[in-house]
Amino acid sequence: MSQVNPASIVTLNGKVLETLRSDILSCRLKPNERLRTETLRMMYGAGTSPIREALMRLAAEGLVVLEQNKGFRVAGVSHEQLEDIMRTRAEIEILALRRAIEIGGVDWEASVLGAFHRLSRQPKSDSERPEQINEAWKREHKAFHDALVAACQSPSLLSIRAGLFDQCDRYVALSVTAKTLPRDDVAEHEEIMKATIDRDAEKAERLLRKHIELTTEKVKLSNWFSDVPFEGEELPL
Amino acid sequence: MSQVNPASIVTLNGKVLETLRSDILSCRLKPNERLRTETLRMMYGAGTSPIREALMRLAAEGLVVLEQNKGFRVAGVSHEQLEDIMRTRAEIEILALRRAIEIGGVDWEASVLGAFHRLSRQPKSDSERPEQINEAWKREHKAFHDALVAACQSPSLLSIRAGLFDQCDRYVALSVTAKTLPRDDVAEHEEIMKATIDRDAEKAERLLRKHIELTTEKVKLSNWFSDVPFEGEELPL
DNA sequence: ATCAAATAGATTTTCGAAAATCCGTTGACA
DNA sequence: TGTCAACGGATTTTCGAAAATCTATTTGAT
Repeated sequence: MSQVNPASIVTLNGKVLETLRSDILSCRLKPNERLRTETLRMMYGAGTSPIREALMRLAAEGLVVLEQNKGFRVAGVSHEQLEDIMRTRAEIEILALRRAIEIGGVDWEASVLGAFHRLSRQPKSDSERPEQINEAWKREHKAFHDALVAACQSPSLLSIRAGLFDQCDRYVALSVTAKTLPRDDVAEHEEIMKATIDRDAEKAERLLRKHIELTTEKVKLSNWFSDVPFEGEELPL
Repeated sequence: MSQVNPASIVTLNGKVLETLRSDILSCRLKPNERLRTETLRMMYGAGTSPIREALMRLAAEGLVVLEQNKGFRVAGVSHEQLEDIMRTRAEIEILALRRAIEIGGVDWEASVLGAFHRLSRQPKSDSERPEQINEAWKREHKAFHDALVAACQSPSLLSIRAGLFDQCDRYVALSVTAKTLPRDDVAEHEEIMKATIDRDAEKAERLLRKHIELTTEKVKLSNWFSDVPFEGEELPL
């Protein structure tokens, strides 16, 4: 759903869509922030049409909200939605994982192993800015979770999962500065990887669920709501 | 996701979106059919922008496909996609149903009962045209399945389910003329309803799964692919 | 002073024309 | 005859201005 499809960057529309999505997911555009056409036209150097078209798409994906005749804003956030989305993601990701474990072949096993390896060799936070999460780590992390379910043979399930993963990612980005519970990510991912390749569906399910629940807790403990603009106005410059 | 929200009909954009979606779901616009802007402008009496915006949204929902610089077409159909979508819908609908059974209250029970009653009193096919499915029946059928899962307390799960239900509905619409396996819809729905209100999750799951599988079979047996335009051209007038 | 209608500025929505792109066809040339 | 570049009509994509709508404020009447 959100992977940067190189074929989609040929039209202005496609470029705006990708950039806008990435800006929202990374919270460079904050939750609830108004998205005025004029402002966006400046930001992305495009006319009204490609901008509105991209916004309309993102609205369907749930990253943006349209109030008729009052324009677009970045979708808001809440504890309830966080829990809802994380739980749904867990359940759907588990569905996909179980199918993948059932029908995945050796190539899939290899790709999971490879994805884990690449992830484990990537430092989570940048050495200079230890508060910011390393972009490359994020990419490999996404790639690892993608690889886990890739063999499930169900385009619809995969695309739903991708959308939910993005939504969750936005909350993670929001809570990025929070220094809470220390966490051994590598071990967590390794356990999931092993149970998966061992075809131990029960165990893999349990571990994956725990993994997602831990993330939820971590995000909940952070104080992300502090700098989210209130329903109504965007942050002052 | 697709319910006709009265608040969304104030802008031209909203009108086009609703009409277009309904035309696609009912297969008045056939799978693979090209959607030229000029044609749509005539059909819906609107300018380029609202049309393209609506199309962009439907593209995100998977009802329409955009090929860059080549325009939009109605999403294609295939046996593989039919099976994929139906299976995913079953699994997700079951997730939602289980949660609803867990946490739904007496009001929910009542609404399920009521929805079943309204559905059971609706003739499935119109008396004049026995091949066409009664619009009111379709509405009540959708309402019944909505009611089953409504109590699940998860907006994300509900909206995903709604999207999949729509997709499935399009296949059903495609196979509408086929006179295949006779089927006792009322009994099927009644059994599901009873198991649900009895809080017998296992049984409700089994019945619902069977219900969806039967629909899949019925659609598969029909010869819908016969009048679907081939990849490339729309049907002649 | 209070309330409703009128006004004005800001913003969204819509339009139609201009620019860019695609694709089948023509025609030049080996 | 076969290949390839260039042309031209059809279509998509993009633009910016015009129309419609919203919101806050002022005006005017009670």
